[in-house]
Amino acid sequence: MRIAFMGSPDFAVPSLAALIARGHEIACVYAQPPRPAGRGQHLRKTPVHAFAEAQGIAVRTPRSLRKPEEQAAFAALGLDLAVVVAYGLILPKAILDAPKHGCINLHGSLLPRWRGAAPIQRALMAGDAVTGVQAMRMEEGLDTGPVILSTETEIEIDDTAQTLHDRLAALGAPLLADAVDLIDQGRAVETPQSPDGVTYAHKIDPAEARIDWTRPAREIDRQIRGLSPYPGAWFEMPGPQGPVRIKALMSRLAVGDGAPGALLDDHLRVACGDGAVRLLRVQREGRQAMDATDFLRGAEAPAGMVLG
RNA sequence: CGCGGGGUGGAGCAGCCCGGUAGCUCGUCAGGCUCAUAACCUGAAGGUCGUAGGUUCAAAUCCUGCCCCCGCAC
Repeated sequence: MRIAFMGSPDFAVPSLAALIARGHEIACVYAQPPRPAGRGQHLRKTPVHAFAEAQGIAVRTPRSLRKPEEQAAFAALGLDLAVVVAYGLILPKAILDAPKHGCINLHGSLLPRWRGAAPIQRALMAGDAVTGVQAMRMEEGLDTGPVILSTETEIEIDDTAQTLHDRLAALGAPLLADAVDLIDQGRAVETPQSPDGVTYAHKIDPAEARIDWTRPAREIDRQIRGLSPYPGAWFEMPGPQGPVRIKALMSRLAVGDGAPGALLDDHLRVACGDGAVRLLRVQREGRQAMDATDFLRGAEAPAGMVLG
């Protein structure tokens, strides 16, 4: 089929690669425009943009798809289908209706749970036992369309947003390609979402990343893993030159009670409002991320110290 | 030119302001000890202190350029 692929971050790259591997004609790739990002504010292309260029595919990076010119240019591609994976722009009706078979999307949750921007992190932070990835038809509403294909995966106690992200991206790519093939063959079955159990995965606010040690250990453990590695749940540790900001990148539940934030032993077991967590991987500002055992060789973190 | 931190034996750090024999906690190797431990004792190997210059009697330390890593903001 003649397809336009619309996506931006890492999550979308395996999907684009899968469609190419299946022999579909990628007429054009749409990605978010390069923006000043990171240290130095250099202009940076999105991963999908860079990957598509490396494959020799034409890339378009409009700021918006609301303009009639953009919509006309899109329609002029003469598409059979548009495939959207974490693109980051709202698709107006004129875009949704332009391809012969419309637009489909890959979404990183089991809809209607976690519609919206950050389904992977939200599922992890909420303590969901199972999540998944689904190929669905796009409508004007936010992630409201009927589901074509779905696959599930259990959330393990050592999953982080990173591991879950990578797993769902890998599971999603062939799933999405299968959905495209079904549409091509006219055999796609579209199942409307249940009206019950709708939740929204709001974008992660940096303010959510600060650890509040008075919260229950279960919630803190999920917060740490759900925000790892980005933006990273963080706390402050007393240091010789004042408080040092430290990210917690991996943790597990531990036993013990004490004043919230207090270290219960010399190996980063921290008392929470209810129970305790052990920090297994951390990153001091300005330093590389490292396992707790490495961190403890160079840092003062004795039992009794209280984290902020 | 967005703000800031860092690059020191295999790992994680201190030393740098106030130049003067390379330090700490581990790991490794050899040996000893122990019912046992993220245990203990003895000894050993291992570093052009990111890199290129400069200042100096003397540079990990002061000055300049470059490379790499990271936190914040975006």
